[in-house]
Amino acid sequence: MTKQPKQRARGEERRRAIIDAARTRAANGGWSSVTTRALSDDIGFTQPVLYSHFAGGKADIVLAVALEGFVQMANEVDAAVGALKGAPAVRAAAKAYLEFARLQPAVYEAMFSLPIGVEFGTESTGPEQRAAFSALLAVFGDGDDAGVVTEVFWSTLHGVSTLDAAGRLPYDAREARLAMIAERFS
Amino acid sequence: MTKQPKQRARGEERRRAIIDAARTRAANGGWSSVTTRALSDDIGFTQPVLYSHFAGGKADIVLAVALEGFVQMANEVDAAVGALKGAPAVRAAAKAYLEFARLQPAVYEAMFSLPIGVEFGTESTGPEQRAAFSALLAVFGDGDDAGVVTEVFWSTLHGVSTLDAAGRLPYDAREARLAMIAERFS
DNA sequence: CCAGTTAGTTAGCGCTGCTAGATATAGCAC
DNA sequence: GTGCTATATCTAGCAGCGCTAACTAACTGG
Repeated sequence: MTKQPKQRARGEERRRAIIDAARTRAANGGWSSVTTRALSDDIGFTQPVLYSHFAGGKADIVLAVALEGFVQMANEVDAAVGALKGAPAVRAAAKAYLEFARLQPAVYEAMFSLPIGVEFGTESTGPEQRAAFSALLAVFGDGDDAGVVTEVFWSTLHGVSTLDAAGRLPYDAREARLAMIAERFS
Repeated sequence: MTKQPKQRARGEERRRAIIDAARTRAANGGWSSVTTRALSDDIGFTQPVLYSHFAGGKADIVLAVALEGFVQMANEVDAAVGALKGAPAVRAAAKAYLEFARLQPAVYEAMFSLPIGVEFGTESTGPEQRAAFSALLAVFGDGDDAGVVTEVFWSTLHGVSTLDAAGRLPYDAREARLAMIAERFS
């Protein structure tokens, strides 16, 4: 009754292909170009195959891209901070965060803007988001208000990222903004 | 050839009705429930009528809601700040901004999340957004880096608003966050 | 009263996400 | 090998979306 290893492997391989196709498509043509028909064309099968790998349909696929994004972002922030403390740590975390958002706008959009049904800090929060939050939390140590600082810090980074991606922060003052963020949150 | 006053008045009245219907619908059922069919039902006409008032179609209607939102937000921030200076002004502006976003999430979403094709700070920026930006800029006076401070301040408020609206800022620490924002940006 | 403009409608196109039902294929018991 | 069963995949189609061409009714200026 249980699936054979070969079938399982093929299944995971296909899952991989679908997620990659979605991310690539979104990166090139925006999420509006990620349709179930286009996606199934990309992987060389027909639409219903998507639903056998992602029961929740398209939303499920977007969610998968988002969750992988959280993991990657957590890793990159962690790597950037390393053993740094204080102001340098804040600056490194901010830089890593903003660069991730800037270099992978489609993935970032999936993580925060698209209607994937995940919440933060609640009980239902998955390990992926928790990891990302923890990566930032670590920067502010274990003070009483570390949680609140992290939230506002996160919010600032998120705000800069979205406004920047929308072309709403005009002149090229990225360095100045980064410096200011590091200063205000240290 | 020019339209009669009576026709013009009816036209503007209808425009009003469409915008109001869109905002009300979005507030109650989310922007996904704002379809051209539902909208035309609301105003008691058929779909094509929408296009005679908004040539750009649905996107144009959403844009109209967004622009009115910018004006309203600018007014509320202005009113809240009044003649205040320094830290109290920062706090008042932040409070007004966050409350606007919290009380009118659908309008706020139209202003920032939905794909309306408006940019900031560029030449093409409309007077509505300029007004909103100016309302915040006024808080930080005319220092050299007032522009950058305003951008980061704006980003923080925007980040808090979106993360809060998405249920991503868990425990009820709104007051603590507000206090922290006022402190860091004064 | 008629001609011309305009407001409004009906009907339909191409697209979307999604799915029921038919079909082909693969794996296993004998 | 043969026949059965379970699974994988496809065909075809539904309902809803934004939008528009083409027709009709009504109103208005001369």
